[in-house]
Amino acid sequence: MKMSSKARYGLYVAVELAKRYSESEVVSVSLLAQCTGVTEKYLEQIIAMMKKADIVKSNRGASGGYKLARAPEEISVGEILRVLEDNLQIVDCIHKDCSNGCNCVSRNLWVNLNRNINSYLDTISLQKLVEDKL
Amino acid sequence: MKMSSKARYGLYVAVELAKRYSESEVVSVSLLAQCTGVTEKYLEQIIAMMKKADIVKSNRGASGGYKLARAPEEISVGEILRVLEDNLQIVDCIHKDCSNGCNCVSRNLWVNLNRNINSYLDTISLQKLVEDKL
DNA sequence: ATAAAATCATAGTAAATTAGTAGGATTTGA
DNA sequence: TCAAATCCTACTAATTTACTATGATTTTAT
Repeated sequence: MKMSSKARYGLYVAVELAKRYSESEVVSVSLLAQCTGVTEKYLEQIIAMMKKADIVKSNRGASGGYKLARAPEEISVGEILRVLEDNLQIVDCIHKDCSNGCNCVSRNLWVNLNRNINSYLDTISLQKLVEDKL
Repeated sequence: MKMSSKARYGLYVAVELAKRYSESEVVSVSLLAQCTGVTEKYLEQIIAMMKKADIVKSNRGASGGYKLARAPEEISVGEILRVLEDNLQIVDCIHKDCSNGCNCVSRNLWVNLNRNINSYLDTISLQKLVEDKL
């Protein structure tokens, strides 16, 4: 039940981008690596996933970098973590058939727990997080 | 963010014991293994943890076995999962010092998420689960 | 007494996942 | 045209999880 470091690092990146959010400016991976203490190469991979999911945008080439795809109020923590953490699914059987004949009362528990987690994380925007208004 | 199979199996065991709960009767590991589809040897290890945590009791020797240490109404799913899943802690920094200087707004998020998960799971008793009254 | 059925204890291993490295291609601004 | 940046993808190391294996101990029934 641990959050992967990939997901944590991705959130750290998003927080840094939220702090520096402006329509025009972008932030380089090397700066993000400095802030978060994670290697550039690893961050590149993580940020690539976030880009594909339309959470960040990039400018390529010299003086390029990343910025949030939308304002920090418009991006929830849930959205970010679902991208980096296999949809935040606590157990596999939630969206698959489960062959466990005699124990499927448990399945409903996992479904509810998952709903619970997601709906909490969806209420927290990057803006709220940065302002420490949880 | 996956629940370990250890924790799932432990919950399955608890469910089976709850279905068969009575003051006097005990259930053997071999029967539990049959019901859950998990090997006896692996279940023994899991059940040992639950015993240590006072969730189940045992009778040793021939015609021995396990039963719940308390009535199914008195045992919550949260209690069981915390025993088998490292206290259900989503990230390590929740109860440790975290050296991540510039990102600790995230820590509050993890703390709240953890509280959220635990308090949900604590409202579900084995009795409720077995009766499928979630 | 003894055999059988059960729990108890612990060491070891295999499989899977996670985390991170590495190398280079491509793009773009000055 | 050079340097700074993103982009792409293959590989490897480390860790964790899941499970196997062996055997000791306890208790009941015959």
